[in-house]
Amino acid sequence: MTDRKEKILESALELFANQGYNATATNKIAKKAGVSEGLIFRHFGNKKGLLLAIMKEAERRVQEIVTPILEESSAAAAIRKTIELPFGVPKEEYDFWRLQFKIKWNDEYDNPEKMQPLLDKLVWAFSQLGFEDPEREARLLVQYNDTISIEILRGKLVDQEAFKVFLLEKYQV
Amino acid sequence: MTDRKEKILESALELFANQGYNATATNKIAKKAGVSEGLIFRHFGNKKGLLLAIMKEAERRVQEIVTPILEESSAAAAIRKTIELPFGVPKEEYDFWRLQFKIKWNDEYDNPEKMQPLLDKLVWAFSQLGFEDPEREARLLVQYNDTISIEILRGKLVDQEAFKVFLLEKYQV
DNA sequence: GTCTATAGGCCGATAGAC
DNA sequence: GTCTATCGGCCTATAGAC
Repeated sequence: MTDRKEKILESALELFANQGYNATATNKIAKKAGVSEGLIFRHFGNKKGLLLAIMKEAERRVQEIVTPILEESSAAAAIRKTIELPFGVPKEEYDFWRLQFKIKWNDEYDNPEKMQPLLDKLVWAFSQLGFEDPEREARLLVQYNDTISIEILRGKLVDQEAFKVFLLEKYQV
Repeated sequence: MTDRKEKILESALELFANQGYNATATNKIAKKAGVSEGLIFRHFGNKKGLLLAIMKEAERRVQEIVTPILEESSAAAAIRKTIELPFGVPKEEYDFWRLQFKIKWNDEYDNPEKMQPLLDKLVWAFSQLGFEDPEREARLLVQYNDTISIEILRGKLVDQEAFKVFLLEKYQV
């Protein structure tokens, strides 16, 4: 991966996240990256290819984040770590993750099976803890996580620490 | 409101909802509506004006839906009705509401203060029912409604009725 | 690998007739 | 109110030199 290619990815990410994919012209990306517009097409074939390269990276990061939960042997700890997930995102990555949600909401690229392992793990955890409807509890928690993530990524959740405690107590983990 | 003008609105709504605002060309709207492209600009000034006309209608419908909750004198009933909100959307209106969420995501147009009255009402309701942190409960529920709405509007929530019951029992309302 | 120059198409918007 | 015709601009993508 050359410096220029990486710079293009960075610039595209920031612009896509803040203005949307369609609304971002390739010449703006080139300008921000300090490269020629043609180079984008050399490296990524077309504009969509640029987006796909970013999505590939996202898939990697999701797996990286979820793995420790999947390997958790304690049910309560698995739930706790899941709840803590949205609160642990570094500020530098906000653009990156906000873009993921934007794309997820605008469909096409949404593949829910990516989340299936986590879902399965949570069903197991809630089942272990004696919840009445572990399958729906698991889905609810994942949905809660989406809800909270969006608020955080948009900078709308000012009392993050307190909210995290609130949720952990709600689930008593 | 002439027939043609209304037809334009309908067609634009359907295309915007399914393909996004930017991705929908005015000539496609015209073709679908069976009118000339120029007529769109006669009636709505520009493409944005067309979107705004649709948004105006949305604001009306939101108020229409929320009012009964605000007027509810029972705390439990207010929460119950709020939870039931996403489950009560008629199938014919899915396109319409999906567009609203798409726009809300894509920027600018999101004005949270529109939801403040509902939020206040829920804080009151959770407080009445003795919840420990009514303010955060209210925020979580309002935000969560967005998340569950999106799932429903995309046809991803297959067991709607069961999930609604699950939520109502969870909140004991 | 990178740049410059430019093609080619689509899109929003306008003008003017009916 | 509605249509046809058309323009100017922007945007993606390619060609070719270095």
